[in-house]
Amino acid sequence: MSRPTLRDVATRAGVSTAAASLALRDLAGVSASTRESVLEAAAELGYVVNVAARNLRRQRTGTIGIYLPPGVTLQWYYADVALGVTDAAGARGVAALILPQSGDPRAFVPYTDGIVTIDVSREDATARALLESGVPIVTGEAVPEELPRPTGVVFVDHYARAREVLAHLVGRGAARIGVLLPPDDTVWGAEVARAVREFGGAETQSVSVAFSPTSDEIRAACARLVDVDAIIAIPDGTATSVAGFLRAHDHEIGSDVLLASYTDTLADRLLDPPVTALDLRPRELGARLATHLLDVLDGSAANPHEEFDVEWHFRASTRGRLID
Amino acid sequence: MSRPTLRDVATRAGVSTAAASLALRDLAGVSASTRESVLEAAAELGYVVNVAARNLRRQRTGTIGIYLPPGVTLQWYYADVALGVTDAAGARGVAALILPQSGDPRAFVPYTDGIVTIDVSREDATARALLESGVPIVTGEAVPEELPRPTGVVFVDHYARAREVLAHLVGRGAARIGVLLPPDDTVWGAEVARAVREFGGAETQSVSVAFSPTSDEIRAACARLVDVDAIIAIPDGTATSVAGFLRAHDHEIGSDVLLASYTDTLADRLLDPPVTALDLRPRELGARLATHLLDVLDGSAANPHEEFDVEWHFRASTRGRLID
DNA sequence: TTGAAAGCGCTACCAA
DNA sequence: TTGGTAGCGCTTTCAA
Repeated sequence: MSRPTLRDVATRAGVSTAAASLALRDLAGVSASTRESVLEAAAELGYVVNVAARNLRRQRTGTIGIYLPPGVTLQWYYADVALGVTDAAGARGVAALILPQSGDPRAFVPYTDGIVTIDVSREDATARALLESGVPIVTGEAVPEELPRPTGVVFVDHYARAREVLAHLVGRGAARIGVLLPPDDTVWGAEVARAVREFGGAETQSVSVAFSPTSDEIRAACARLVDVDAIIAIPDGTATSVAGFLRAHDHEIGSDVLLASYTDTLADRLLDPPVTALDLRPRELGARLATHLLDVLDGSAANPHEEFDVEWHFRASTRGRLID
Repeated sequence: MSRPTLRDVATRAGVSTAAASLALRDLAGVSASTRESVLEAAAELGYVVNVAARNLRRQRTGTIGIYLPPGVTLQWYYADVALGVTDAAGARGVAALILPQSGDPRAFVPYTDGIVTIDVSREDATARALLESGVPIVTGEAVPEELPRPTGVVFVDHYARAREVLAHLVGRGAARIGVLLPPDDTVWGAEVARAVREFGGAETQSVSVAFSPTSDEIRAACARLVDVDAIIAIPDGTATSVAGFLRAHDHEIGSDVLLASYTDTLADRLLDPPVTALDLRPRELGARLATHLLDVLDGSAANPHEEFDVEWHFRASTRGRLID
């Protein structure tokens, strides 16, 4: 025997399918007694709604898609964003699926009512295609100028955050600050780079590294910094290798050389000494992305651009020699 | 105007919807000319199949669910497993969604045709409920005895792998080996613990830590190890903090004290020196889980238990003093 | 090889 | 507040 249908429930409760439908969704239009008997019948039969039928009728999929930046391996930050999306959507009865990165992700767009994505790169042809396809799409961080505008944006003020940590380092005695910058093909990467460029409070030295640099690449980048007394490691996880480099060269982290991480990643939390880092709250960001998209889909469209607050956690790695 | 339907395509091509349906799915039963005109009409109209309608008709959802172990934060390993599932399922035209961890994950089971999960703990009531619910479910690693049997299992021989690294360390001169063990509420955790317990080639000292230990907890655990010359860090990411502890105590990693990580995690790869680690190939494991489940759903059921091979990558952190 | 048509299970409309 | 019913778009069976 197969799964019981709404008709089965209605029959058992002695009401119409229409009434049963309303009762099960806790909507108005049925008497309390009808509702009770429907619920009872449903429980007895073990009724679960047929999602496909409901979706067909409602002309939607009940699912949103998550498009993550392509890359061999998933950074912790994005994984957490994805979980945030999943939970927030789930709380509103909507499922979230991650678009496959192999093959054409667009094949799964029809499975969804809309897409959330994050850190769109101007080099990413798939992201461009998605933006051009016209599906509702909400992005974390702004989208580079040359790409079509998304439906909504949830953004962090990276210019301000980068200035903040630069000022902090100066306050702790730094005079020559090295920065390991990611590629500037994303808006946030470009904003951080601009903040460093325009900062006048100290000498800054920028070195570009990959978005997901290897340990060797990071060490090589560190070696190119000349006589710095502070380093800001921007890409996710980079601080770990920078710390290794500094120790290998007998620098005391937090006094000889200050170290700040732009991503408060799991790896950083396991470092010693604890590293000053920007808590990007990926999970909450994911939740905001999902909520924003669902609001758009519901028509209860809010502001298309909303800012997302993040803050620095100052820890021992930037204590400095001035204060003890 | 809304999205074109199959009927629109058929009308335009001058054929029946039945023929159009076959042609679009590249099935037999239509002439070459019919197929061609259908494909042309579909392209012109920009036809995309209505997933909900197809699913309703086919009596399935075209989606599988991923249930990840509950926890505050996502370990890199699980994130990669999830991506592997997503890609492998996607290649077969099936979407994969992560069951929300907040709220009742079972609410989304009706959205799926089956579930994959991993590292089932005997303490996890939700996993138990899922296993009891009767949905097809394939697990990574075996399920503890006291829980219902899953439909399929893809497992690693952790007993053998743990012995392997113990023997390796002995071969590199270790005589007193400390092991940071995870809780044994999972089968794999228990298997590793058993391998350590039964190993006779050296003195072993086990210390239990949490599944996702904090840096402080790991350091405390290290401090309890007495005069060891090698440490195996089992939980994901733990090696980072162990390395920090060792350096803080002026131990040279790879000579004074050997260090092996049981999870070849991103964080470990950024460590210095490179850490000997077990490459668990999470992505491939995820792919195998998805494939296994889809085979079950197709009825082309393979072996319910299949082994998954992983191997150690021996690196500088276990070079030892013997060889130089 | 072709076309007609039933019907998957649900929601929403309409009339009572 | 109730019940009857149309129909979402597709796949599949059945006859031609």
